[in-house]
Amino acid sequence: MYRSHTCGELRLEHADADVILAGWVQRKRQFGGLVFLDLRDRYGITQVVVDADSGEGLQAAAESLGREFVVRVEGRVRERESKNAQRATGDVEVFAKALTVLNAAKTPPFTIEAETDGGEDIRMRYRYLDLRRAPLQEAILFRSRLAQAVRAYLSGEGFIEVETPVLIKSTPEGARDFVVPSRMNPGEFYALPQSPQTFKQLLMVSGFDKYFQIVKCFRDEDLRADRQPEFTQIDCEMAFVEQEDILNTFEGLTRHLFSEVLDVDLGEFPRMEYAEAMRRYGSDKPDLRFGMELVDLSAEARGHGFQVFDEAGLVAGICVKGQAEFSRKQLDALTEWVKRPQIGAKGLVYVKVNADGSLKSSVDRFYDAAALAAFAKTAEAVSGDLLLVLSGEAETVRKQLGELRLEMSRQLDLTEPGDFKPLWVVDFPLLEWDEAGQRFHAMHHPFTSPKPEERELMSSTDRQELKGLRADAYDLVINGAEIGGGSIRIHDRQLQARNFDLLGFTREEAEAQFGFLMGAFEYGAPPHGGIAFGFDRLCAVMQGKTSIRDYIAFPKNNQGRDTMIDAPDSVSAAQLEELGLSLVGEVKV
RNA sequence: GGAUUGGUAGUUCAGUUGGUUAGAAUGCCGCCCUGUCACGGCGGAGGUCGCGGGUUCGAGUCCCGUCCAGUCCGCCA
Repeated sequence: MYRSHTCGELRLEHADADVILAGWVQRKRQFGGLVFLDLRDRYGITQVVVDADSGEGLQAAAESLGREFVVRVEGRVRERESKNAQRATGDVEVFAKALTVLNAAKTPPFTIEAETDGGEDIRMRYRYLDLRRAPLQEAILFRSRLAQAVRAYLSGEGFIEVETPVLIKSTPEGARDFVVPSRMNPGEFYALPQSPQTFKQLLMVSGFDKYFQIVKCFRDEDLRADRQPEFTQIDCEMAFVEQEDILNTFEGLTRHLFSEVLDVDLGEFPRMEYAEAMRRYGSDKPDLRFGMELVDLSAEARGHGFQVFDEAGLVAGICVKGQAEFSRKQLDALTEWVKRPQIGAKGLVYVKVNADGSLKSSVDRFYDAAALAAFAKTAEAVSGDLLLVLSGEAETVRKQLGELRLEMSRQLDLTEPGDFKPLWVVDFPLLEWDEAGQRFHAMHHPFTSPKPEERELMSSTDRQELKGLRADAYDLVINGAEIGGGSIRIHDRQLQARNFDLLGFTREEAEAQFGFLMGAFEYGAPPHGGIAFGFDRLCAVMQGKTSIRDYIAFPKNNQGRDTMIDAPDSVSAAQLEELGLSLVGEVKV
């Protein structure tokens, strides 16, 4: 027997019990012949004591142990002379009578502790060691608990978990596909799914009216802290539902997860139309944990001889509460920040409402006190507030202000840990005009249904009218992060064909790529819709983190590389030959 | 595809205007220590300053190129 108890289990009540523990040597403290070992496993840390009474051989053995050795200790639990209140097992220790080294260990390249001394790079290369650290263990455990809670809730609601294929076919729409060459079909490729979208719709046609799956999805696009090439979705679909049914069902799921796993009551989720979110927050995923809404100042700004504002499509600002004391240096830094190419503003205008009520701005040359007071009034700025103003093309200005708003909240630390503000964003546009490509793209995906009352507009040929088409599409946003998104789908073949038509597919292309789906729609497709949650992101947001990497046991880096196993890697000439592939250009095998 | 920050001891970092033998902390090794729990004390080893080229009497430091990593924009139906 390797162990009778875990390293997190023993308490005072176990005193005088004979136990066997197994784990890793976290640390060794030595005082002449007296040796303390901190023995660690995923349940905790227990102190083991070896002294002269343990036996001569045992003392030498204990002294020879290094960090991360795997050992088995037989001994007797006893109350400590000096207790450690920091540790759950801190009232007791195990007095060793036998000690076996199950495996020696090289000194790890970084310390295996909550606050490690290791940098990102080296921890990724030794991910299996990093995963021994308590914060990572807790993250992985949290993910497991959350997954169990999802399964329990959805199963309880009558959802059926169905697996869909990973080897499917490539489509040019949306994200780039990862492709997999087929040996048995030379010259042909599978694609890995960006989502099980078409399969879950086919399951609706098959009559599995409540489906879910916790499933890996793949997108060959550039990465971010919150984006991995392979990631996990809670993928869901329901038949015989309207948007309202979906929102209610999955608001229920989300509230259950927060209360079950975090003991947090989210309350009823507010809803906001896409257009309103863009207007008030400059974002389709507004963070509602703080105010600072966008204010249209165009009327107040125009007609004072300031050409920049006079010629702008929109002059708008945000009111930063209590920050009129912002120094020139800070404002210059902010100006530089908005002028970076990532934001792309031409400049930043400020208006300070000083404590004594006087007004000071960077455009005093053009605006007298009364004009500035009009700015302040519209923005509801009072004494001590700082107004930050941008101008330019309306949509661009809103997005820039949206970014500035988030930056100010970061700088001023306006969010509280443990505060969660969920929001349904609804009524997304159906189509998005691509100026460069001179064509429409699906805002959500090409199976999304227009709102029932706007279905007639689908036959329009007027670009502006088509741009105004709204969809039964919705996103769940929590704290400014997109947690989930979905839509009511088109279940009518004619409407689906028209949608493909609007998206610039020829009939042949649509048939070749999605013929199986449109064919299925001719055999009795029920009205249906669904949603997919980003599971990794949900984990991170629930724990107040921005990076999803801690919640993935073996994540990839920014370049899509796994530095631990060194993937991707080249394959042999023989493998290429077998697949009927040859490499071109400077790529070497 | 682009912007930006970084790469110096096992690890995390400092290194001034270009100037003697490149430092600190931690980890590691050795010795001492019987109640520690970030133990303590004494001693020691440990460096291709990412790589290549250039400027210079002299480069960790300046210039060019390149590789790697982080963050962001584009991209992500």
